[in-house]
Formats: sequence, C-alpha cells, structure tokens
Amino acid sequence: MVEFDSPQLNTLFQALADPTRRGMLASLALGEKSIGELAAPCDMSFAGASKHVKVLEDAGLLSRRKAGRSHICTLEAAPLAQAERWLRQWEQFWNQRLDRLEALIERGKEEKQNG
Amino acid sequence: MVEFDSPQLNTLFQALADPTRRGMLASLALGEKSIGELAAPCDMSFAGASKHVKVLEDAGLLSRRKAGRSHICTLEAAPLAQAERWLRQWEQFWNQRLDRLEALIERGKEEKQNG
DNA sequence: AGCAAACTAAACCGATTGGTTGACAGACAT
DNA sequence: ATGTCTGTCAACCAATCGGTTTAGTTTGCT
Repeated sequence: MVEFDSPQLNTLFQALADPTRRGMLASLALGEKSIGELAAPCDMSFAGASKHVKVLEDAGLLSRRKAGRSHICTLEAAPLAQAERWLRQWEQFWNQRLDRLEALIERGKEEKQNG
Repeated sequence: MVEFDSPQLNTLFQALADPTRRGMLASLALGEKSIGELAAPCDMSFAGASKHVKVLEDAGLLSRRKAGRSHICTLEAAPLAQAERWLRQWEQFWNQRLDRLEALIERGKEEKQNG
C-alpha cells in the first residue's frame, strides 16, 4: 500500500502550506539569495522572515552557507521531488476519473445530437 | 513568475501535512468509504476522525453523499493533480542540479583514474 | 576602537490545530 | 414509541504557528 506515515512528508507539506515560504522557494529558483534578499519582499519583520527560512531549512528545502556576515541560501530540490513522487501515486486514479468524465461529456453531446 | 499566493494551495498542502489524513486518502483510493470506515483505523475518537474528514472535504480532496444514516466519501483527485502540477514547476531545476551532481561524480572518477 | 549591518535567539502574543468529551439530530429496527 | 447506530456540533484543552519586539553575536567598515 501507499506509504503515508512519513515525518518527512509532514514537515515538507507543512512547509509548503505557507505562501510566504512558497514565495521564497520561487525566489530561490532564480538563484542563491541572502536572508535579507529573501526577507525584503515579505512585508514583515526581518526576524519573522528569518523564521520562515528556518522552517524551509528544517524541511530540507534549502541549505545555507555563511559568506561574511550574510547567510547565502540555496534551493534544495530533492524534497520537492519526493513530494511530487508521492503525489504522482494518484495519477492513474485521477486519469481514470478524467476519462470517465470525458466519456460522460461525450455521451452528453451525442444525446443532444440524437435527441 | 511562479504563482505562489494561492489560498487553494495553502489549504491543500495543509491538509496533506497530516499522516492521519494522508492515510484516509490512501484508504479512499481503494474505493468509497463511510466516515466510520475511515475512522476505524485511526486510533482516536470518532469525532476527532470526523474532523479530519472535514478538513479533507474543505480542501476539496473528498466529496460525500448521504446514504441512509451513513455518509459515503469519495476521493476527489483534481486538487492532488493541481498540487502535482505546482510541484512539477521545479522539475527542470532539480534535473539541472542532478546533472551537475552527476558531472561532479564523473569528474571525481576520472581524477581517481588519472591521479 | 567603535559603529553599523546581517542575522539569530528568546520572550511574548493571539489565532489556529489536533485532540477530547458530552449533547444533539436523523435514519433504521423492533 | 423506544432504542440504537452514524454522524455532527459545541465547548474545552494543550500545543503549535505566525507574527512581534528586544537583546545579543558575528562580521565588516572606517
């Protein structure tokens, strides 16, 4: 059966459930960023944004290295890939449903034409 | 740019962040289930499990119909597909990283041979 | 040495979460 | 009619979350 009791997935999905953090990931996809650069567009205190960064780090979604007094963050995509793999388990299921829906629509058209 | 400020994704990932709820989804993938059937393996009060079902329902992940005194739940895969689509945005990014990693490993091998 | 910049840590706050129990409602059986 | 089964709702609780402010640390600048 499908594996669902995974602390990894807990923290991962939890981290992804916040728009501020998803925004940070999107920003990181364009290249490495310091905490300050990640925090700038966030419309909240610096410390607040820094906590979001920590959540992402704890979820394994970013790594950081120190460069002078700045902390440079890099997107770590592996956990995203894991989440995607988990979601893909349902692909067959929802394709079936879509096929059924399509068939239903098709049948509706025919009835309209014939009736 | 990537779209990240989506209330849909907030509730969706939030709903997926709990192992009890992921377990319910897995159970639902095998077929329709009553609330009682979903709650049975949950090791918590009936009302507690019922609240989890409601979270999944609010996230659009399941729909229910009443049959006598039972509520029958059906998995709704569309939101899962949406989440998967969102995650797939990073596919190119992490493939790049994997390629770079692979190149690094390859270079390591060569150096071992030549040095 | 002294000050500013880039962060983290800790204490605090209100709102939400995940769970409980107990009371209630609707549908079925006798 | 009474009781039972399935499920919701409301109240409550501790813990976590998302945010703040204040203080402290490390690094760089002059």
